Amino acid sequence: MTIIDKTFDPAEIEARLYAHWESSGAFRPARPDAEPFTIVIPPPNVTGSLHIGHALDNTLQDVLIRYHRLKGRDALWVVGTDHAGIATQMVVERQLDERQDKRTNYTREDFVAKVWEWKRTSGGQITQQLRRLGASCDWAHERFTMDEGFSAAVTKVFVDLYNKGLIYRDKRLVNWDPKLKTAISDLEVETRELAGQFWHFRYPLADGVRLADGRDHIVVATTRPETMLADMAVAVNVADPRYASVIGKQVLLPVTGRRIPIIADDHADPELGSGAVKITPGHDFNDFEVGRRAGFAAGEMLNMFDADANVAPTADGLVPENYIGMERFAARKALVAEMDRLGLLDRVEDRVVNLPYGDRSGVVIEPWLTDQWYVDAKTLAGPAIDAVRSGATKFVPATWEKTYFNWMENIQPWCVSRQLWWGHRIPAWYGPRAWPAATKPSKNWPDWSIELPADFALVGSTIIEEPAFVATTKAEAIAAAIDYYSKLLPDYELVVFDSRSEMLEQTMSSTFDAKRQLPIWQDEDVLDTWFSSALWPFGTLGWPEHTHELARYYPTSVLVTGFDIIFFWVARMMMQGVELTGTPPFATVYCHGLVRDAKGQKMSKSKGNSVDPLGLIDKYGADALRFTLTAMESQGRDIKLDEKRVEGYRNFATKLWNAARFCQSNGIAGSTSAVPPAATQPVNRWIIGEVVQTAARLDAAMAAFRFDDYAEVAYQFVWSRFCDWYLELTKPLLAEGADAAVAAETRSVTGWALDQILVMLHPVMPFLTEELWHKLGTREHDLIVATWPVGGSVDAAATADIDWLIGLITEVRSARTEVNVPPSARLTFAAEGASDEVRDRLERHAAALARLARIAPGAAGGSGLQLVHAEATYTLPLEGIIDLAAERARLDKAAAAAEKERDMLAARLASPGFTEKAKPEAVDKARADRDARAAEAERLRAALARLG
RNA sequence: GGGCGCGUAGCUCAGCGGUAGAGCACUGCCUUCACACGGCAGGGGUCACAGGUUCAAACCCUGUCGCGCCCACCA
Repeated sequence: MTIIDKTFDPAEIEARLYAHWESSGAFRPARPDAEPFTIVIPPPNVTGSLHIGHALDNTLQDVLIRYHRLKGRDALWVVGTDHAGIATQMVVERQLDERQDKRTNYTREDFVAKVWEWKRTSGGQITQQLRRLGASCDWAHERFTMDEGFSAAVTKVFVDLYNKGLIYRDKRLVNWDPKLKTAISDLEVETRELAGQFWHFRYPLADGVRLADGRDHIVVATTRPETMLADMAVAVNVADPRYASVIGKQVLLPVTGRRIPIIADDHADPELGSGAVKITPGHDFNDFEVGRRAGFAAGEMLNMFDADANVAPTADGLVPENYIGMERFAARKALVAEMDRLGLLDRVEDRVVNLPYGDRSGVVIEPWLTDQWYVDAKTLAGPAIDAVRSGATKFVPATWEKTYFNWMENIQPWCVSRQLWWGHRIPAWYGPRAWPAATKPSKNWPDWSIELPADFALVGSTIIEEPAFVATTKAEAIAAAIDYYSKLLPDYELVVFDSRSEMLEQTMSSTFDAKRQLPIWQDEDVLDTWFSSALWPFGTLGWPEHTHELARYYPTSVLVTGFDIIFFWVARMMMQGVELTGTPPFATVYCHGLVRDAKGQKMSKSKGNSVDPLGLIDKYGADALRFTLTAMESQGRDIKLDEKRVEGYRNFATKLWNAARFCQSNGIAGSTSAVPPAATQPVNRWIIGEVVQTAARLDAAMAAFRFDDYAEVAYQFVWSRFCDWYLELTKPLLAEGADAAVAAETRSVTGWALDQILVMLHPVMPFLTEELWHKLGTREHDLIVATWPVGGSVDAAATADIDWLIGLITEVRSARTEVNVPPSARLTFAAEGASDEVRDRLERHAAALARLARIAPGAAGGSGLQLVHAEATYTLPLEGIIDLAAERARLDKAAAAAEKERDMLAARLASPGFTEKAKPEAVDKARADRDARAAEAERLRAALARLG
């Protein structure tokens, strides 16, 4: 117990207390017998730094964790960071770029080592910043999505899902990011609306065929002229009379000269454009489907781009030399120009087009035909939908359930492979394809392949697909490969390479004898970061091992996250959690909104309107920032953050600090018991009841995840009840010469109430409250690990007593101000029509009335201020001081207000339906209110009459 | 094209069936012995608009207008 400084210095307190909490193990007190309460943090990117959205997300989590810890629960907040595949690789590549160096100058192994080195020296700064916010995470068991155990879990999941048929390899169109040179998932593509053009081309009909109207060409329109180099058909609707006669005929594709069929497909809408549409199965998602229906296998579809989206030769070899290597938008211009020159550009139309952009790279995404790994999300979604539908997992606010259902019910296969180096490498190894000697492979047969003996019977004439060996370890994969190939080719010896390129390189040199050795090589791709994040709630607790932690803390209690990653992350955790553990990972998913700037704009670095939470902490203290975010978090709404609010809650912190300082200077110390002290004084009995009610409101707010209510209730209690009334009302009881027993009781009740405030406020303002906790007493333990001790009960008589007193004081103050009585003037009063109870109260609260209303009992008579309160009329003689006109106006205004209310209530009571149909309580209340207003009006009119 | 949400005091937002609330801002007064990052007292709202349900509507229903977000293959 030490003296509370005159000024409150958050910075010093925060650093000291956080270090103390962390080193003392307070973030995870041992409570083996308590009920667990678990939250897993949405793991921030290891490259990340704390932005205001993190501050909100983690403040809310910390409020929940600290609240439940105070409630005695075994609270665990699991923490860690995400390896963030693309983001992290980009950071390190950018560093290389600054030195005119690049990733491909290194081997994969060396580059990955560089990333680990970056992580060791520069990564995870956000974990320090979370500490500054006050986050009470279990740092002692911090995890990383690429740490050994977690990586093992990721690999196991991949293998298990593969073995169940829930992961498969497929050749189809993916969203290809030509800048990052990797596939990305649907979710990582954002559609932007831009002004663009719509080019109408004439495709000449082949073989002298004509349309019904005699034209010798079909007009097709496109927003992507360059893809015509890979066109494979023109589609028309079977019901379209203009084109019925040419279905099955061919057009001569301009520029490349390829002959392509005119096919019938419902995709072609007679109402749109010319009704005919060019089909480029290798470069358009719709066309891919049309192509499939038309009988093109994925392997046959023409591809005219390389990985950089520059024009590449197509398999038919028909792309003119001058286009090869041309950048895609340059190729567009060149093709339009060439079509124009050929007289085949029908017209150009301006129109708004929707373009897909990579959310990280910011470049236009290219649909591109590649082999990728897919998760069968559709199958996984079913049970994950059921988990929410059954109520096993609840979304708060519930409106997000609709969003969740809508997405899950229309979920598409999830592409999980990424062409990156940093991440969890896909545990698949491939071996060469093989074909029987009788079958000649096509000239484009791209891969390593082996000719089987002519008499090889097992495979008949079928070409064997490139086999994949999916296994948790390389040794297992090798074993599987040996097993597979030894049946086909008993004389061969297996050689393992880390990558296909390494294998091919070796093949070029003479060291590798392809005749007698069989290579297998590991898949070079890594998994989508979200694939591993999806395992976070159980992977961090030791899964797949059956650990004590997993049994005790899983499923977790609450997930707190932004609605913007419901699809990316929440849905995928639900799917993986249910599939792999049989249990949905959360009881509740709390979704908060986005933090916007004071004008409601989304914050972003590029706009320069982002608020730095660390700057706010420096300026106002972490507690003030936390309180602001908590108070502004109302369900289903984004937060417009205004620094003025932070300032306001800093003032609140100062207010509490000063209140505690005042208490200390009056000999008030922390209580030694959780139970409220015995109290005889109404004001003390009253504040005990107020604490009890406040605690109940806070519990209700927390149970309903109403963070704003929690903050609001605590704020109002501390400032408007405790400081403004209780401390003021008890000052006379503590003054020199006051009754010693009463003073002692008041000190002990005040100390108890202040303790309750510290406890109630601690989840939101941990630093300030912990500091005061120790300043006010010698404690057995820190506040952070205290247990919420609300005892006591509400005393109705004391409540009525103090409510009456507060009402009277307010009434007097108001009247005094209105008639311009100087604040310093001490007045006497005489009560008329007061009950015995009121006379008793006036006597008992004389000191408070003298201090707060500046009135004392005196003789009646003379003109003066008159006021009506609780059925009594008070006369305060003001001979010579009173402004009679002002007093008259005041009384008249008050009387008129009372009469208006009285009449309104009377009218309602007189209306036919009300007394019969309304709830009896409502009727009774209306009657009582009407009578009270009527009596008040009468007294005020009487007072007015007396004034003359 | 679907879906969701929002329009309440100058600003930011609670309230979601019984006579409009908070914080900030604003006005007046106060060097009252915790706090001017304070105290006391105030002013300020036909709850977007129009219908409907109800004894009673900011609150429920329908529509209109305005704003925002998400999803979707019109070439």
